[in-house]
Amino acid sequence: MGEVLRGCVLPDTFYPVENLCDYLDFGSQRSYRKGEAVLLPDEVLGKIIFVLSGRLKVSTITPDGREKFIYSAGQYCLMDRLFSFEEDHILIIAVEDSKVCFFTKEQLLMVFKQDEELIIDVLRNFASKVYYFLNQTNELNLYSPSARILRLLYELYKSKGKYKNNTWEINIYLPNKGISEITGLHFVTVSKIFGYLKRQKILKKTKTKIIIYDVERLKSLIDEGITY
DNA sequence: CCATTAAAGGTGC
DNA sequence: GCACCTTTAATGG
Repeated sequence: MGEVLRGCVLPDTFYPVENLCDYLDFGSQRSYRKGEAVLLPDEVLGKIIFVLSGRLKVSTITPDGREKFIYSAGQYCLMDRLFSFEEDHILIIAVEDSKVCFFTKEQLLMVFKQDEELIIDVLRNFASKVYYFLNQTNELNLYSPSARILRLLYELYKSKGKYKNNTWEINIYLPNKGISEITGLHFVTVSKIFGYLKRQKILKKTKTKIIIYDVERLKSLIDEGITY
């Protein structure tokens, strides 16, 4: 009797392990100010990072020294830094004032002795993350840039869309910059695509929500492609 | 079709 | 007054 789960649409937190909050005494807590680095590139930590509040951003440093976004970690997200890989070039910074709790391998084992169910939660956190990036590689390989952004919007509609006076509303704070980072499109291109979708009266994006007027057009555009 | 660059317009602290 | 995001236009692969 397996359980069928819905995958994450956005690279954010993936699966919050809230129950780990009961065992914070086993780990060590620390606060970070906005902009402060939690993990520097190639730093060996040997601990699990558990986000208690705020938000961390995980990115890689490219060979030309630029930051490439990977995922965002909100409350109760678990980030594995128990193991270190050679030249990972991974940077974790607090994008808000944040509080985190670290667990070493020994501390984690003590927690698991108290609560075996948590092992499954941790596994599920890993599974969610792996599944997301599995899909992400397919997305990058199978679809054109503009199709990826349309598909993202369609997935958001399916998972978060609410029907409201003849339109579908997605309540979400998702700047163009973020969409650009997730889909791999240039931020200027993202802006142009939203301009097109608005002119075509397919959808409109505001600061806190995306309002879809024509779901069918959005869906069909994925295959047709966009002519600006 | 999309990235890049530059420049100007917005917003919020 | 500055940092950060968005838009628009131009150019080129």
